[in-house]
Amino acid sequence: MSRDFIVATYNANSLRPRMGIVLDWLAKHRPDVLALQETKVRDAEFPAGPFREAGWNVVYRGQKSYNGVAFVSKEPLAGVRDRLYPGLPEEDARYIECECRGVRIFNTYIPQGASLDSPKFQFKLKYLADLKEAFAKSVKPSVPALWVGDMNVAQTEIDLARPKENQDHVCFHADARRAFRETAGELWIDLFREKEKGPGHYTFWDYRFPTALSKNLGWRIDLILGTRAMAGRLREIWIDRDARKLEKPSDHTFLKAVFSAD
DNA sequence: ATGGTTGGCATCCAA
Repeated sequence: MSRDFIVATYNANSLRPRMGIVLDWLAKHRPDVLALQETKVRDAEFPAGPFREAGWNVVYRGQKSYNGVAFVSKEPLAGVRDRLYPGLPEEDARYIECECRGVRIFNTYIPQGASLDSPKFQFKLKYLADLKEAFAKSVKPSVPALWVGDMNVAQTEIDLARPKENQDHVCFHADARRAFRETAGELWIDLFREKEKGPGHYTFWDYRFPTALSKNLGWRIDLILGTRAMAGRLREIWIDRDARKLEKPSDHTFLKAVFSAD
């Protein structure tokens, strides 16, 4: 008896104050895998207990205060790697990959970049270039693979509410868009755009603009990308805008994709 | 509108 394969992604903007929202969402949607970013918790303090008590498996890589990525899954995950730079002693906790039901899943929290003149923006461009190298080693169009997470790049003018005002924003500047486009290349298909071609669909609304959500002044920067093999299995893909309206929400919301079994 | 809010942690940084 085959069953659908469900994958979701969520930038929690700190996991611990979002545990209620995340556990409720998992119970309702029952994904095979939920990828989390910005967990903002050291591994020793990761709230694995509440997930396991609710029947979920977790793998995670975090650090103090910033960044942090994780997978929550129905079944234990195989092939977990949590370094983009395996040879180096330290790196930001922005990368984790796994294998689930025959699909390789890469979960990334791409650097935001701070400002165009910041070294952090150069780090963002390099991070994307280095990811391309990592993908080139193991992923081909015929391989069932997904790249999910907070990409911190809005790719085109319809992927943010105010493109003209944000030409020099680190998440929309031509250099960031070029770097992302280069990494995605011909390999990675933005699966949301397989189903929805129109504007006004966002996954992030800035806390600093209290009317951002009601006016829908958002950004589509959280993505599920797939190889050709996975695009062919895509049934539906959907942004859970309502989860952004809950009490004490993240500034991002959930993106969920449903695939046929194989 | 060079503003505004949130989280972690420390009296500011990051987003």
